[in-house]
Amino acid sequence: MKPYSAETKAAETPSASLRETLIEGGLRLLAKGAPGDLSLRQVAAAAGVTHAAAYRHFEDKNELLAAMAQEGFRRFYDYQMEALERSGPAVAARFRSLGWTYVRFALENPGFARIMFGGTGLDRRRYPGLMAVQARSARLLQQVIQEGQTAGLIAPGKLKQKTRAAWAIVHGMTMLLLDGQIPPGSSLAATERSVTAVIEHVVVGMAATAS
Amino acid sequence: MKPYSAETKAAETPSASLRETLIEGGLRLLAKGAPGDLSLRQVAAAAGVTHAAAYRHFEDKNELLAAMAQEGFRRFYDYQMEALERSGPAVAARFRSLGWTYVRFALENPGFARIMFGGTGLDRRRYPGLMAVQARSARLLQQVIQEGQTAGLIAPGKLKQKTRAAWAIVHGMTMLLLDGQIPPGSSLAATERSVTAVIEHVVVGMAATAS
DNA sequence: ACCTGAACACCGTTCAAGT
DNA sequence: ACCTGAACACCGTTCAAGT
Repeated sequence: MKPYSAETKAAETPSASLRETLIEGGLRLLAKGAPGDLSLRQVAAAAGVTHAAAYRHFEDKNELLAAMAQEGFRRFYDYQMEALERSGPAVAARFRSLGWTYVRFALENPGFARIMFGGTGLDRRRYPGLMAVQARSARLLQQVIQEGQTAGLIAPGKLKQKTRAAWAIVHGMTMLLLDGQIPPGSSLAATERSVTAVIEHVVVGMAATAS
Repeated sequence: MKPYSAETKAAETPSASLRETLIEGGLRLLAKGAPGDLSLRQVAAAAGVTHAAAYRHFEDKNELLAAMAQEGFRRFYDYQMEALERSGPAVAARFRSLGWTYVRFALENPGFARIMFGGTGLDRRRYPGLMAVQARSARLLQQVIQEGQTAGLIAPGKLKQKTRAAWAIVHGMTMLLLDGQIPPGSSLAATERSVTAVIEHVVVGMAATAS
């Protein structure tokens, strides 16, 4: 049997190791479909190899998903940096921009967002590399809040708790939108207005909360 | 073959229809394991019937999950009502209590929470019964916020947006805790303090936000 | 009307065997 | 060292057949 002979051409980067090919192929499949429908066998077939070959590079399917999520956070970090550059030095604008970037990234890459931001039952504690890139993104948010404190726009103290509150509301909005529990706006701009209006409650809350 | 003869005794409610037996059996299995590991075949076996029998009562597995989630919201509503009764008439206390109930229910029933609150990829729009019981729970939150507006503790107007902000932050905290992205407190009481402190940011934000 | 038995097209994971 | 072929133990879904 030559089950994959027709797909062999799909592996267009023979120089890259199979590991990278599987990750990138997985991301391409994830872009067009829910992560629940993504199978290791499909990913292997798209890479032009037998499914058993994947086990030379990943301990199991979850490790492949974790590697994909890790690559996702690398791209997300670029989103965040770009957003911060575009929004200028004003702290409130930087904060809103960071929050909206979280939501926008998820809406533009739903499958991606599911494996990165949660809900797939992936135990992140088992993947230090994934936790590291996620922590790097989280640190950006914490820094902006700290800037707000330095500028006197946000009450001092309890930085971790404030970061958590900001994260929670943005994460919550994101998941509810991804799930269709909150309907998206009639346009991306409308969704942005709606989301930033919700985020604003936490901005005001952080400004007023006594330390 | 008599593959289920040993388990037949597990269906201890022969008077109830198989539909109810499957739902309750599914909930019992869900209590001890992630929803991703829950199979229709297991549920059928626990009920003492062949897996094909389930298709007489549900169009597919998702419809069974939706029915389970619907039953979950019925129980959650009781949690909410009890919480409101315990917290007395003060609006701020009622609000905090409602938020903490959402989180506590999820921590006590993680599998339950996943199929109810989202992340399993279940398309709720296909299940009006599920949407109805969920809307009933959401209305409780909206009513408390409205009480706050009447009492002058929350800025008037934009009730829907304020409800959404409160929902988002509580939902976000819940999902992050369920996912292990935010570590739980050293005790349930510690988690409650941490969660209510985060929720407080939105309380303050809603009080100050101009309508 | 309701359930069984058997089949179909998939899964993730393992492992001896090839090169 | 890396991949294949084949097997194992599962899935969800369908359908003719039984009662």
